[in-house]
Amino acid sequence: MDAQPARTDDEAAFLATYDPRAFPAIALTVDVVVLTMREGRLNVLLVERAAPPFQGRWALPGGFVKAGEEGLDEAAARELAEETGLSAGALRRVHLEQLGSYGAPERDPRMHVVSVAYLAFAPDLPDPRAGGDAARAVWTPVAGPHGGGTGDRRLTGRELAFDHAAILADALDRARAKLEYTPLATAFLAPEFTIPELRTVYEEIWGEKLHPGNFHRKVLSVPGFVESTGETAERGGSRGGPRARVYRAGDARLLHPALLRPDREEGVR
Amino acid sequence: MDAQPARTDDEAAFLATYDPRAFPAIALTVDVVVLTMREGRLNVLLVERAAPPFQGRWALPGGFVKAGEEGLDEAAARELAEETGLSAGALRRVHLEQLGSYGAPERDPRMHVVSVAYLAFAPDLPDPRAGGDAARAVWTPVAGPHGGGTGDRRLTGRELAFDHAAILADALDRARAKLEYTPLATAFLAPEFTIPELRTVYEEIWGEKLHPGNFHRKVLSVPGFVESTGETAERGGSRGGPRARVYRAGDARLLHPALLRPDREEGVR
DNA sequence: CTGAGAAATACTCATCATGAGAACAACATC
DNA sequence: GATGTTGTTCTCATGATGAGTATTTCTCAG
Repeated sequence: MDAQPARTDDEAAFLATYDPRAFPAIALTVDVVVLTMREGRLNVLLVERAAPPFQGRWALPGGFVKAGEEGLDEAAARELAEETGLSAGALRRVHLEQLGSYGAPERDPRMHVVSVAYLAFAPDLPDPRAGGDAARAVWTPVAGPHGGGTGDRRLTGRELAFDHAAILADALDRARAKLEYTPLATAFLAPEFTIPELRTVYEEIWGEKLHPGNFHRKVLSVPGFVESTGETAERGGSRGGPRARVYRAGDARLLHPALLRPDREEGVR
Repeated sequence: MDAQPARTDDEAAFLATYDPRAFPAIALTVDVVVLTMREGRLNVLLVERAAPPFQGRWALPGGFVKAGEEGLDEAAARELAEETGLSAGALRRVHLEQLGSYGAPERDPRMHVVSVAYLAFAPDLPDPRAGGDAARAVWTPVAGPHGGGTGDRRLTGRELAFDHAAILADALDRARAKLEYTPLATAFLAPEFTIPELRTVYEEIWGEKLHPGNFHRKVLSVPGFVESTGETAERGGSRGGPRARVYRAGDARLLHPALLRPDREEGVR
């Protein structure tokens, strides 16, 4: 929604003499927290930095926004495509949203760099490819909210560059909240899935077991969450049990009523 | 991630020879959507631009981030203090949170300017003062979600500069959602308030009347939302009725269970 | 091939939260 | 004082939730 004004003569003259270099120098980057499920575990995409600062340290994939050429969403989508090697078609199945911006002056030792962080939910993706300034790129399992100890390696077991540990922690908080009132858990699955598969997504991201019967009832009772394909899974559960029915994502954008996390007396503090 | 090709393996030497001017030029601003309640109506702070572009047009208060000197939160707090004339003490009673970043390349005709938008909830504030690049600064009533027609003047009756109409719309969406699961409605009131006063905040921001009895029961039943002062209001309601009891904000950060908006079948679309 | 265990789905039941409405007393205004 | 409005408390019907059980169908070990 950019309202573009009718340019007055004054304004045209102003623009002609305008010197962008007169503005303070702040660099702008986009970093992406790409989450996917691999073998039933939540994974995040990390790259090993090939250049200083933090050379050799792991970091979130990202890069500079191309000035004057692209918006923030486009820059994030470009970074995502570059690191994952996904085609434009495959990207359409990925959920991408802005997480927030991080701009402490000292977060980058070189200069003042502000990073706009994005969060992506993707179905099981192929192995990533290192590109440009990344020596390697890997999927790394992420500990649940109750896992690990404390400190910088708490979530991934690796010490991350810049303030990327804080960004990742914020991303996981956002992801856990999003599962409550949106149907985005389906973004981690193939187009057709079973309710037990959907439940494992919730259990993995929330870090706790859910009641299978109540979860089943809830998913089917929320309008637009899933719709039946009429099919049945090829096999039963890995350790027995009947074949589950197959569903695909419905047309709901919000879950109503929401699917709230159990317990959680975190209201007060 | 924030990488520049390595010129040397020695990080210290690298930093010493680093040239910030080699980076693409993107300017970074902070804009603040300051919401307050005045005479029972939701108001937003707007400034009239004293300089091009959009000279004479109304806009959200904001300005450039001081490179290397301040983080984003500090810049937003500084802009808020400058435009409202609030002291550091009064600022402590204001809720300030990051809303999101807006970076379409053409949103500013001068050059690529990315704006980090913030959202502030404040109790009834004094008249603003114009400062710096603002010719005037005024509190402007905002139409509720069902009010007004369509188009750029829908929310405030004024056509806003840049993409500020979109930012304001996002801010109001965020505010409406925040009232559901946080106790932040109290940020619009004095330290001591009555439950009917709190209800008017919800009604004004959500744009619909609430059931007084049910609202009262709900507010008192959510742990940590409000705590009683034992006092009673000086006067009854403006058109009659008994004197209400006085409460202050409790220690909850989140409402559990949430105080959900009525109806709202907006899940599907 | 068979038995044991596990899992998908469908119930039941007690509890809690919600929406709607009524009751009643205290207050402002005329 | 009369009238109408409002704060607060109740009641009642309905819907959502958590916990547990039942039934059936499957995998896997032996």
